[in-house]
Amino acid sequence: MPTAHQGSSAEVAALDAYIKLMRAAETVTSRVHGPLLGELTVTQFGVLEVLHHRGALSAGEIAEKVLKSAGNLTLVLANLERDGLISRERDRSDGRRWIISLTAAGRKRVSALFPKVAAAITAEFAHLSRAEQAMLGELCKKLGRGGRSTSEA
Amino acid sequence: MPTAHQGSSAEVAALDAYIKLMRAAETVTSRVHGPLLGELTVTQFGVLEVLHHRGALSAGEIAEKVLKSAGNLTLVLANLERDGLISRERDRSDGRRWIISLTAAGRKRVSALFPKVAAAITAEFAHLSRAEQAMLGELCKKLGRGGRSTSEA
DNA sequence: ATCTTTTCGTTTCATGTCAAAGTGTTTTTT
DNA sequence: AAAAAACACTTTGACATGAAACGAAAAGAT
Repeated sequence: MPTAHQGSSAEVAALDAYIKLMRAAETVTSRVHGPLLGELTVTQFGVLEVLHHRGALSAGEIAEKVLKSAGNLTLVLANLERDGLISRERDRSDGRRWIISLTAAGRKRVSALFPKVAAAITAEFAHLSRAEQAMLGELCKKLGRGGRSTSEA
Repeated sequence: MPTAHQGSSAEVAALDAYIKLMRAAETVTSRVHGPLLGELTVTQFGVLEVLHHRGALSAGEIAEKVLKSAGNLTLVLANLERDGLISRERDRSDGRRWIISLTAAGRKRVSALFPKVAAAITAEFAHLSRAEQAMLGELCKKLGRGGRSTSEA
């Protein structure tokens, strides 16, 4: 029998919460993936969604919003452009920047898909009461803001 | 101004909880990644960890535990084998199966790394009280088990 | 003005990821 | 036992992912 690391009780509690958090995130993600199948990847949808929600952004701003590396975004944007869903334009005031915006096709695609994805997420979270959802959100937020300054609300 | 999808309040609540869950999971994952950097990928560590914890398993069993596809596992196991951390052996009672076990080097590696990863996770979850960690775990568990039978404890 | 540093994005490299099709093995049918 | 179905894993193809090195543009230093 393999001997496990002898953890403190604080460690055991944290690891237990950790794996449950990870599994929940992965399970929900995989279910949400359903409506997108054959249409877009999850990341592609995320990029279109953020553009739809906030309007044109630079590549770096998008990377920050969707929590992906810059190098990664380059490829995702290239694929979206190839498929005619976004367009790029050099920022005239800063020649290093690309301004990314949705094309008409991109807007149409994200508009059609968003309700389906939202419905899938809502169905997933229907296992929790409204109060539980709020509590979960609160705990996740508190968890995530480690190392941040207190300037955020 | 882009017009957002007009969601019901249940939808808004669910989406809000959803993005907080995802961001928390991603943030924690990226911080946990630190101790592994240059040593192993997160998935590789996950595979070694499950083998360390439960002993030798078939490829399919590992895939199930770490929530990855079979095709994916093939590659991850190949890389781990190349690095001398695991060994494969045909199951004599079922010629389709591979039995995967840790090598001495694999055991050593995971033993050295596990405490560091556990400490990183513990530090991350220290932002929450013990009761909050338990609550978060409970909510995640409840969220994840949608569509499951009630046979599980 | 020139040099240096910083910043934005791209490229490269190694790995991970899934879906779908394929290969060989075992089990089930008939 | 031969055929069919189910199963465990592999292969392939397209895409995602991060780190690190790189190129170009902007900002700062002198």
